[in-house]
Amino acid sequence: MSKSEAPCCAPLDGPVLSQEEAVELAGVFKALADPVRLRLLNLIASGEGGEACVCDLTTPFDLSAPTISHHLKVLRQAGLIEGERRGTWVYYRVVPDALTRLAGLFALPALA
Amino acid sequence: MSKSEAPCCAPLDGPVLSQEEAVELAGVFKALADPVRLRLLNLIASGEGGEACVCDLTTPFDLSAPTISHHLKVLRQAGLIEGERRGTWVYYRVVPDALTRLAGLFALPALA
DNA sequence: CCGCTGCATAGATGGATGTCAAATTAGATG
DNA sequence: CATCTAATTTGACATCCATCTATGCAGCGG
Repeated sequence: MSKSEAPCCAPLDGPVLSQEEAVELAGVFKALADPVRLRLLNLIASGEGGEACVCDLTTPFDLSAPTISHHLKVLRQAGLIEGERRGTWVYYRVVPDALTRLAGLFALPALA
Repeated sequence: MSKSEAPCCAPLDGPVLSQEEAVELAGVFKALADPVRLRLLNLIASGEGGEACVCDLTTPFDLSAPTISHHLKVLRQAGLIEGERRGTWVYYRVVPDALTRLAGLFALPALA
């Protein structure tokens, strides 16, 4: 999926969101709309050096390995994380820009 | 309203997210994981006085009124908006705390 | 070369979700 | 009271999604 250059930081109460932008954004939130994926993201973000080995991401959940792999794929395709193979193991880390963009979305300037 | 006093601002790379917290948060993101609901939220947030009449929220979409009503209900149940009836029409506005909480989630202190 | 382990992919299935048409509630007005 | 409009609720249906088992692929060690 194209990484379609996100408009960086359009706030939610700013200019009206276009249909396309809404679809693209909804895709990101769909990736976040699952307890397992949220915890995965949390584990990765809070991991040593901002990364985590897949081998450590399977045990905390009462789920099969393929299921975890599936969730990681969803997060990856949403542009929230990226993975890298180092020898036997695969490591994932968060994509800072993706999270920063979301933070900007919820900034409410008009709320004095 | 269950209300469940959100832990305000736990950042994503902070302490490990509990199962319960993850489920609750995922519920909020599920509400955001739809283009129509994102545009609705955007329209409401950018409306005059930070609110919008339902009568103005139906026309921008090529959807039936019940469908819009359904989406508004989802956003309301997620604690993202709240509605009020004034005479003939119903007006919705965003819940600032809900958005602020999300903004805090994506703040990445460790990413200097 | 062979087997073992870590991770991903493929296919199948039960449950959740977006949508609509029809019926219902609430306010306003004649 | 009768009726019109605004908005929600209900019920049905098609689609999507999380999960599993089984299979495939890549490194590592004997």
